[in-house]
Amino acid sequence: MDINQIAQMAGVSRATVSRYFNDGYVSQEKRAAIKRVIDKTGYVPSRQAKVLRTGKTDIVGVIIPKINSASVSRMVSGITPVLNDAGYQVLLANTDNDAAREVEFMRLFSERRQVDGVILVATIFTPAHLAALKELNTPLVVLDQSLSGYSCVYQDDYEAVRELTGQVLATAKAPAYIGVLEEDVSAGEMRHRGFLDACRECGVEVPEDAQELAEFTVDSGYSCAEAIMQARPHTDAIVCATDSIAFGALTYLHEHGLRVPEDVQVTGVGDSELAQVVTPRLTTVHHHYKTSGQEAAKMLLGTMSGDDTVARTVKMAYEIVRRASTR
Amino acid sequence: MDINQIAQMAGVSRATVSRYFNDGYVSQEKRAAIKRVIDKTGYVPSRQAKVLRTGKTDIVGVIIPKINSASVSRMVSGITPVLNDAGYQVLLANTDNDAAREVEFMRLFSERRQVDGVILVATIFTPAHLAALKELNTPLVVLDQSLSGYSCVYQDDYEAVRELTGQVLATAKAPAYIGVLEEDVSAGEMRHRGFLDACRECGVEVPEDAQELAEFTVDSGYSCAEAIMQARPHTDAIVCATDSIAFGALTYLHEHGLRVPEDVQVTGVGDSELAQVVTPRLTTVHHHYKTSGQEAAKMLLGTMSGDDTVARTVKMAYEIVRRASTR
DNA sequence: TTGTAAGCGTTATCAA
DNA sequence: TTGATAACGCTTACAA
Repeated sequence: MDINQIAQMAGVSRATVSRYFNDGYVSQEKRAAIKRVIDKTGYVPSRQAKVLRTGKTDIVGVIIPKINSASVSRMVSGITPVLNDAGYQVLLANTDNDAAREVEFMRLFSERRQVDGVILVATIFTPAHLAALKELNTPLVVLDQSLSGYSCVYQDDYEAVRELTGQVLATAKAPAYIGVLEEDVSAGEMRHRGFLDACRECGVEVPEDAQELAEFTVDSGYSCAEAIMQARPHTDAIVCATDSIAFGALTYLHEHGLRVPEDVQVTGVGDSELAQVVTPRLTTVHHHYKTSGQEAAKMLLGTMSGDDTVARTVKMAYEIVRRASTR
Repeated sequence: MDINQIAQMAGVSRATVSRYFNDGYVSQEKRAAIKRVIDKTGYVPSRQAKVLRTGKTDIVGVIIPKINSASVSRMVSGITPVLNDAGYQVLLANTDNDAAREVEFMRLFSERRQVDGVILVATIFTPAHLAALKELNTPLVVLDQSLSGYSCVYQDDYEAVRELTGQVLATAKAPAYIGVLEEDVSAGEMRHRGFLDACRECGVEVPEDAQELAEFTVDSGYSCAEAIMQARPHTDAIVCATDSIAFGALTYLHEHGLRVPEDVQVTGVGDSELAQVVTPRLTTVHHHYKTSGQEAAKMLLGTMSGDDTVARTVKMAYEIVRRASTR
């Protein structure tokens, strides 16, 4: 069932049928005739052929570091409806935290105009990333990290952790920090700097080795908390770079008879659903992930339509959610 | 940069270049000449044109009910590598638990051969679903539900909850159950029946109204637990259809001074990451979600290659994970 | 082993 | 307002 058959059945040329679907530059009678045939046959134009001819895919590729992450899923749930409403399909490419695959996907998407635009939910930027980004011939928005020269939407991690730490230090004297790799500028470097600067401002001296390095997992948070409490048993607050890490810390403290928040205060970042479930409920930073996804999608829409050619940078606001794990 | 230019630069016909990429029916010299040109130009064949010509998209559509779900993400992480290794891209379509969108996506995918195959991570089957499935002219595997006449991979929910309940009843006399909608056969009906049959076998009488109906959320678990404990304060075990529900129940019990497992035992299903974090750690059913995803992907691969035309049904094994929330 | 030529199903240009 | 006609970039008989 192709456009030729429809044209023949409706007694018009295939160009007219094409117009029926696109410009709409068709007389009433022909329009009616064509409509009748389409209703009867259930004809739907071939997307592939259209893509080949027009060079537009109506697909946006979203590259995500992992699928099972509260923050990522919130961003995606912000992105999807905005793009769908604008007539785009969303192709999710999951890299499972593999930087090489991330680069691969960028190449794949751009090389042959697989997609009309890309949203990169970023973590780290290797030289390979930068190179791939430079060669990208497709509209792009970077989400969750800031990268100069590109349109970005990201969270104010520095300020958030700085403020949160400041609040904790009102009642704590010996804080420790569990962070993630500094290559991840947002979650690693910025949050850590927020912690350090807050300590400095409060006149709290932070030992050189005060940072433990964790993965983004609960288990990892557990072992880091263990390392901290064994090295410095008088620690009275643990600021964690993510909620997951904080959950691990909470578990360690609980199992070792340390009370939260009386003996040790604990904080996370992310305000995941779990944060309200653990005992005690976790004080954390609420990031507007979903909204940032919407924002990124809108920006991309602007770039794709060509209206909006100049790169911009959006830093999202945050909220501190005080719960029972701090005093 | 198209195949014609490459052909010209290499001094061969475009058919030979095409063969270079496909059959490989090319002499050594020409092959070398073509390779040289390709290396120099970085030429990559247009996927769109190839699709148009061959009718193969090399894309598999995976329809998922929600992105932020532990079980779904595990299934997807099983599916993706299997399909990628076989040369397929995975297009994730998120329906956000909207049955109508689920049907829409099935139509979209099948109508114009957008994809070579579909994996449907199913929850419920409405008449609209059944109709759309019937019209689907694309290889399909149903994941996480059983549906006769179609290839399926699903979890043994009945047996799992039956066995788990049996264990709980060794030390409990007044069990209650928090379930989800029975329209969801796997998570709703099967788990509930497992609970009821186990009670029957142990000679425990279950009041008619012993089931509370919850959403798949923590909050919902909280209110159902509340309803149960108010209606039947002597309840000494709450079997929950999902981990999330169990977390809510745990929170309610904790806040109301009831000890778990001494006063009330609690169980979930799913063995999500959270299950090891909450206090006390949750006894639950471990389903092999990731493996079931792999299995479904392999089945689809078989159907798509045409080898494997007869529908099959795979029921996965499970494990009961006993932790601190039961005795 | 290679080249020629005929499509795949559209849209865009142009003249009518 | 319409219809021929020429692309879009590739694969695949078929013939050489």
